[in-house]
Parts: sequence; structure tokens; C-alpha cells
Amino acid sequence: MISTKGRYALRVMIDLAENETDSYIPLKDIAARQGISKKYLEIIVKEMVTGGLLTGASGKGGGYKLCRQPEEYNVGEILELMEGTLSSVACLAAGTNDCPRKDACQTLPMWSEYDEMVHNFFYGKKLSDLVKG
Amino acid sequence: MISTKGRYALRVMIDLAENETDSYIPLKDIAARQGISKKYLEIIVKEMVTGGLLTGASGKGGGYKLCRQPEEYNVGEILELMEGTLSSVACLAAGTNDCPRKDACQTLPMWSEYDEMVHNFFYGKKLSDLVKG
DNA sequence: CCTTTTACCTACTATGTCAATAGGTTTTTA
DNA sequence: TAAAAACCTATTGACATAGTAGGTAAAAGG
Repeated sequence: MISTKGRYALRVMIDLAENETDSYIPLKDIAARQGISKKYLEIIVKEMVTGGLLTGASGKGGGYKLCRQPEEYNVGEILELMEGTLSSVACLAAGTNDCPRKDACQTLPMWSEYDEMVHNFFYGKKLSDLVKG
Repeated sequence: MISTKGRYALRVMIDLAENETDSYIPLKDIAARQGISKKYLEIIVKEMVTGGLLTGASGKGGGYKLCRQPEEYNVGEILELMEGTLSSVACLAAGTNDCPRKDACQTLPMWSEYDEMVHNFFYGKKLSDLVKG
């Protein structure tokens, strides 16, 4: 299940896309509009900056803004950054040691097929697809 | 992510389908073949009996067996029984109180579309599709 | 009847993740 | 120099995961 981190990150992205200006938008405003704890969002947004989704600026007049156009983001990269992986089973998550039953596993092909479907779904959706207007 | 409960349950079902006889198959045998702790499988298999996937018989000569033909099971019902829900987000899981942001939520349509895709995928796969031979 | 084999049952536990909260420090602009 | 903002470290309560431990009941075979 997609956790609040992934879902909130997506909402932050949408919020920034919809309220796009040249200047930075303070987290306080985003938190208020979205009804999410600002303190919790700090953790999330920090990862988004590190992950290259946003740029932040300290000090008065600071805040966050997108560093690309909304159509240049896809939902998959946002979710994958926050969730760590989109894989359905531990056996397929990146960095997992190969399962010793891999070759004989009767279910692995299904999980692979599933993961591919999920990947295509989320990587095929752009941020701009979620923004209204 | 699908937990061991769901994955192990599926493997038990496949194991029973492949080793199908008229008689019951002891859990000890399944655990040995699958390389899974018998004690842990007890918990899982118990839920499967309660959920109507298997029948169990105590005593000598007892064990477990399928109560339908392999083509009469689908993967979705097995996973949903063990995982509780296949929903991608809490907002869509059965029994969840409606989210107050439901009507304005920009992401809900995408989650719904995703859930439908996932449902169709797993409910479209039969247990017999996973059994070799 | 008695032993073996099996399911069935209750309880416990270590570990980790989730979803935050708390309180402070640094940076920048007006 | 004061305000506003990001940035940083630490902590917490609740819950889920993935088991383990040790026993009781039931059924069949001899």
C-alpha cells in the first residue's frame, strides 16, 4: 500500500504545479492548503529536494518550487523516490539478494508481470495529468 | 507490498494443486517441500480454512486439501483473504471512512483507476494458471 | 484401549515501519 | 537587526510483520 509519504509528496507536487510562480512557495502555505502537518511535510520535502524533484531556498521569501515543468515529471519517479520501491514482493525489490528458489518459483513470473504493469502505469502518468485547468 | 502471508498462502495452494490426491496432505510435507516454517504455516493455513479455501482434517491420515478444482480459484481471492485488502491507498480500502477531501482530491481518480487495474489482474488469474504441467 | 499422527489453539516476542511531534540552528531578505 | 523561512537531530506511540513456544483435541491404526 502506498504510504502517506508517497501520497503527500504527490499532493505537494500538484500544489506547487497549480500555484506556480517565479518565486518560492513557503511550506507553511502548502501545509495549510493541503491540511497536512507542516512538521511532517518538512521530512517529506527534504527527501524531495535531495531526490532532485524540488529546489528549496532558506530565509525570508524562501520556500520551495518545482525544478522542471509539470509535464517533465512522471508519477512513478515521485512515488518510487518516497516509497523506496514500487515492487510488489521483496524478491523483486532492487538490492535484494537473489532468492534461492528463483529458478523453480512458480509465482515469480506472475510477480514480474505485475511489477511491469505497475511500473508502466505510474511511469506513464505525468504530473501535468493530475493538475486541473 | 505483498507480505509473506499472501505469498506463502499462494505457494500452499499451488503445492496442494500439484500434489492433488483424494486424501489429505499433512502440513509437515508442504512445509518441507516449500522450505517454510511449519509453525508459521499453521497460522496461515488456519485462516485459509476459515476463509473457505481449504478443508482440514485432524488425526492420523489428516492434513489439508483443496475444496474446489484449481481452475475454480483465482489469485485475487487468495491474496485478498490473506492481505485484508488489495487497495493501493487507505482512502479506498473497504471499511474506511470517507475522506473529507474526497470530492476535491486530485489524486483519487488515479488511485481508483490503479485499484481497478490491480483487481482485474489478480482476479483474472486462476490458480490453475500457476500450476505447471 | 493405546499410541501415533495430525490439526487446532493461545500466547508471546523481537524487529521494524509509519506517522508524526518537539525543539532547536542556520540562512536570507527587508 | 528582526522576521521568516528552510534545515537539522532526536524522540515517540502505535501497529504490523514474521515468526516461536508449548500445549490440547481429534482421529486412525494396531
